[in-house]
Amino acid sequence: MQTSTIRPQHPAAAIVFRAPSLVGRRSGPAGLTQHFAKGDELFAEGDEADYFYKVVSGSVRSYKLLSDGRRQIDAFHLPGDIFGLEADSDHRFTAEALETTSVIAFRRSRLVELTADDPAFGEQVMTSMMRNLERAQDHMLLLGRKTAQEKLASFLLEMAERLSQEDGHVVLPMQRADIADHLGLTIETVSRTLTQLARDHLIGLRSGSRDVDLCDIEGLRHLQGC
Amino acid sequence: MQTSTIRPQHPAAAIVFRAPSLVGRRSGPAGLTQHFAKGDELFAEGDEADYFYKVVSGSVRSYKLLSDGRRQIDAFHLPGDIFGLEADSDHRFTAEALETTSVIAFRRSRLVELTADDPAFGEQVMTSMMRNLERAQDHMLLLGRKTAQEKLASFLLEMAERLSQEDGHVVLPMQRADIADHLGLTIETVSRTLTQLARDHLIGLRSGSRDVDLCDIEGLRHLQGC
DNA sequence: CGTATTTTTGACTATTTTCAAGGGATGTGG
DNA sequence: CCACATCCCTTGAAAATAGTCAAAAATACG
Repeated sequence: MQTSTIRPQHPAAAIVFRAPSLVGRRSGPAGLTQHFAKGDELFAEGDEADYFYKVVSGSVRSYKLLSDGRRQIDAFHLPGDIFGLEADSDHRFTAEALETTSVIAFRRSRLVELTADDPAFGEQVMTSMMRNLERAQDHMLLLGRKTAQEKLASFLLEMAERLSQEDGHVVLPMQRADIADHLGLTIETVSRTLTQLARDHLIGLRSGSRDVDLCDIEGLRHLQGC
Repeated sequence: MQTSTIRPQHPAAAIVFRAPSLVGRRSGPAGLTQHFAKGDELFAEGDEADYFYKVVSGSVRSYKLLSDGRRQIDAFHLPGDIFGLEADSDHRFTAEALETTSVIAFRRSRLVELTADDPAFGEQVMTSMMRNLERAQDHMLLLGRKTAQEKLASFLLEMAERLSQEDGHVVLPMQRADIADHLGLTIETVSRTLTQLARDHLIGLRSGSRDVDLCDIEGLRHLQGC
């Protein structure tokens, strides 16, 4: 199996997708690998949701827009994450590559066969869906109740953990505007708050401003609010 | 089947839970009906997630707290909704009854058998999970990018639709503090904004302040922002 | 009917946004 | 390899939306 199970076994992980009539039929490769350049759109809000995706390398932002252009990035998808599987026929958000990115695209209509062939795949999809919901719940707490400082502290700690680079160091794959639209802030507030965190020696900002040293992880945890 | 299917058939709705060894074993009633009084706790954040629930009548708020007591209500669960099914062993939020409420409690460990007995139940669970994720995504857009006025307009329209009372009229099951903690506002802002919407003849506030007439639904839709 | 809770309203404050401008990095083509 | 252009990030000052504190009004409840 190419992805590690994130958490210990659990009854819900036994969830699989059953093919009413095609159980056990094997049919070629599981999915199609696709490559995207920085800024490329994987799909747009309202597009037919024929495919869902798993990130192999790189990163993806998924967002919704208000009619006047305000944007909310509901998630960044990193290697191993599965996204774009919808309850209805259309995608409910737009997905774009943040950098050079490879994904595996799975045809939604073949989800049933794929899982019949490989039950572990069904578990992976279900676990990822639950993980997406958990992240959404945590993020609602952040958006609704945290201050700018708490938002940035939470965000940096989450990114450091999910990107699991050398301890205490993150290279963010997204720009300030993306961070702002994810945290419900403006780019100015993001910039000011990061500068302040650096002044307080909680983080160190390196050249290019995408490199962040988490100098004082305990301090950041304390700032998170929870 | 006691709940109607919310949307038309779709491949993902074929998702079921497979019992590795117990397929087809029948074992008594599907779940246990429980009754709660206003304010009662169904479970708390951190409790063992032994059960998940389906609302029969009444309504439930589910929320998370920050260490200093700030609260974010991530969802209100209304009749037909399924909630409390977790990826991990613990509940990640607290659930309390908003009013006199009946639910069916399902033992999580029996999810697999239940679904084997009744595939439609598995579909229902999966559909409800996806619906919960969709609502969470819409709510992140609201929390991160909408103004107080837009938040209230969205909230009233959503409640009117989900409670599907007489057209253009809602009796809200929650108090101002709950609305505030759901929309990322304070009770004062909720109150002021509702008063303003009433002044603008978009809504009418009746006695008790839980009764709301949606006088100008088109106007409210326009105010939503999306 | 009286008490407790909830909601509304007012005045003031503050965090964040908006508007504006400057600085820095990156990339392309000459 | 440099110059120019573009994009991104930072900083400052003013404005605004929403929050805080306080108190009164309305409602619910025993």
